[in-house]
Amino acid sequence: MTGAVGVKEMRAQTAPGVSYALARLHQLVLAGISERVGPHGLTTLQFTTLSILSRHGAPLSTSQLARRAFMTPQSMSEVTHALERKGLIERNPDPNHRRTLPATLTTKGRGVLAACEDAVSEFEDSMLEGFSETDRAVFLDMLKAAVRNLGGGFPSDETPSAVRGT
Amino acid sequence: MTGAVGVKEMRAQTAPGVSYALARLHQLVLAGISERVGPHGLTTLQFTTLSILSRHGAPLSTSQLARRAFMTPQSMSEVTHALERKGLIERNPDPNHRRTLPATLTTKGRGVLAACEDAVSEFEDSMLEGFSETDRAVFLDMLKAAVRNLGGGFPSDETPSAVRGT
DNA sequence: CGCATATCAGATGAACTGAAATAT
DNA sequence: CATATTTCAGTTTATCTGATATGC
Repeated sequence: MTGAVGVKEMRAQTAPGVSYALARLHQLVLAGISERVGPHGLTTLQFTTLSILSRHGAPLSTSQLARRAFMTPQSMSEVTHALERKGLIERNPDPNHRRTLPATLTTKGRGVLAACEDAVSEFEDSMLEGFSETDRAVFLDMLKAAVRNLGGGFPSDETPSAVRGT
Repeated sequence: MTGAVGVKEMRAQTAPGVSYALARLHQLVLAGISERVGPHGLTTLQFTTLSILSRHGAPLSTSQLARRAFMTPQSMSEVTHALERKGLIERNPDPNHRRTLPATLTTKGRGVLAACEDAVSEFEDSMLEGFSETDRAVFLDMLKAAVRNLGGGFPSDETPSAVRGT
């Protein structure tokens, strides 16, 4: 795998590499989403957090949300407190675990999230203009494949126990 | 453009969206590159800056580098000063413009950059394991297409004058 | 007891905005 | 004079690490 470099090196010097293009796209996507959800009073991270919560379908504690957003509980704590202040989520004591405070979407939160998802969906459509349905699927599959190749994963189901990355 | 939403909404709730996968991949790529270039004494941004300089082939001022890295001259200034301190670039007065200080790669800088590029190239190979040459090309093309759809671009040639984004 | 959660507190870094001097 | 570059200075924001209390 490490041998036979040559043509690739030449190309790497000529064109922007995958990582560079990826970074540039990510930058534009962040800005775009921020622009779309900002008017609804959300930051990109707050929007992502609401999405995670909604997608999971059941209440999630701050620590659980932090794992799914790949950050520390302390950082996520600021997000959940902000969302709580805005009345978009509620954190009620869990009858089983008296220590945890699982967050649930409020009706208002569901509304704001829906509006944001529409706006972001529009944004993604504009980003993927000219992509066929197949292209979109291929693109997403490639992104996911690259993530898996790097040992990452999407804790959509609850990551087993391999996220404590180096 | 705003009508006929339905199937897409359902899918958006089921699977991670393109933006989410992209963000996750970007996070892993940043960490990966950082891991590879760190041992050579560089941050990801410093590595990127050296790459830009090398790819351009000719000296670039801090302001020019800033535009190509999509940041303010003030921020890039820290990077160029750091690189200068490490002896990886030199900034000599331009005989034509007495105000600018174009940066050039030193021999040492070229060496460090080459080593980092090898390491990063390996990293990208591992990221794209299982991708055929065609797949790689398609993936890169899609990333670039998405960037263009969002009005972005790669100032490889010198952005005309449309970067002062909102 | 060992582990997870929540939260308080402080540290840090990486970007930004503003303003001034210099040069074309 | 208008524009561009460099640099100084201050600030903001978003993370992190550390430490403590509580609960399973």
